[in-house]
Amino acid sequence: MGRQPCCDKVGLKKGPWTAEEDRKLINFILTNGQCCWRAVPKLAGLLRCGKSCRLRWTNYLRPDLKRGLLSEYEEKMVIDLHAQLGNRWSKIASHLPGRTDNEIKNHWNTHIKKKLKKMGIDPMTHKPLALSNASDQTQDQPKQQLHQSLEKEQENQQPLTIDIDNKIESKVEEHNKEVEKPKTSFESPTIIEIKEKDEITITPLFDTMDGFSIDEVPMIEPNEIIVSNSSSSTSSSNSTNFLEDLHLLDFEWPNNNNKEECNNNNMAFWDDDFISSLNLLLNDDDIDVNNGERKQELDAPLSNYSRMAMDLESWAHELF
DNA sequence: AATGCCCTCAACCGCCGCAAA
DNA sequence: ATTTGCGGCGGTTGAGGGCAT
Repeated sequence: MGRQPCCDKVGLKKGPWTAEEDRKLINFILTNGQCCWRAVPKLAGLLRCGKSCRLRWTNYLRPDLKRGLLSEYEEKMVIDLHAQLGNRWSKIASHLPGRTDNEIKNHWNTHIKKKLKKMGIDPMTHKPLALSNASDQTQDQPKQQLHQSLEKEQENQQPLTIDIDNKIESKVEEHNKEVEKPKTSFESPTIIEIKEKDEITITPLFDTMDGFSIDEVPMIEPNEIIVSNSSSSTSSSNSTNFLEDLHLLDFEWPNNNNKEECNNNNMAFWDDDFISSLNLLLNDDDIDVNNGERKQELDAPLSNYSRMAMDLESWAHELF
């Protein structure tokens, strides 16, 4: 009856991941692709449960993650989406390319909540706090806008229901159908506005960039993870140099002194530094870089592999 | 310089829905 | 039909770093 247990919990390591563990996990996924987390720890030589490996990869190691603080725009997006969706962090994250639910959840709890409270807005209900408190607040523009929308919401006397989510999703689908773009599994990030009870407008967030939806990230095959061998590491900086701890020789890690400079959009999905970093990982002693296929990929010019393909369809579309 | 408090965020925990056996 | 594991999700925790005193 049932499946085999995913892992023997006895003797499994917990707590922060070491650089060595990160390297093992990255090596394994780049070699074997992303599938069957249950088998990953054993095959990768890790004393972790599959769940822990999955979380580490999806929340921290995935190369398509945008790192650093959320931009103002992303923050506003999170607030808007939270107003409609509540604490459905994964749904919210699916509209923010390169961001994880965990990251958004943390940012909400540590930054946005405080900001909203300062503005006299209840972060949970998105409605004004007690009027006495609200009257003390400065009347800045964002607050007025938020209050206006909240008043509108109150006028309608229609509390948001689960149904709203379905409407949003159907609207998003409609929107995606209308937008002419290469067929990929990615979805454009959008701004969702609920003007009237039944009127939801979807506005593309990033018209010029390819969309991305974490919810839709398929299992990744090894050949879908393209790592450039470019030596043209630029001075652009990643905001969190977790790979710095991997003790790679002869590699000057980007300076991370100015966190603001590294913030959000400065770190492209396919930042040269990051790609170079992964490449260096692959060239580590315990990796067989003589493997024919991978060598071929590694030796290709960066311009040919400027992005990581997240599914076969888009991968083929982008490259050929 | 030392101490304590606060903040951030990576990681864990527990639950749920789905699907495999 | 039932049991059980997997993957995903949201809530919570606690280590570590930053800051104030």
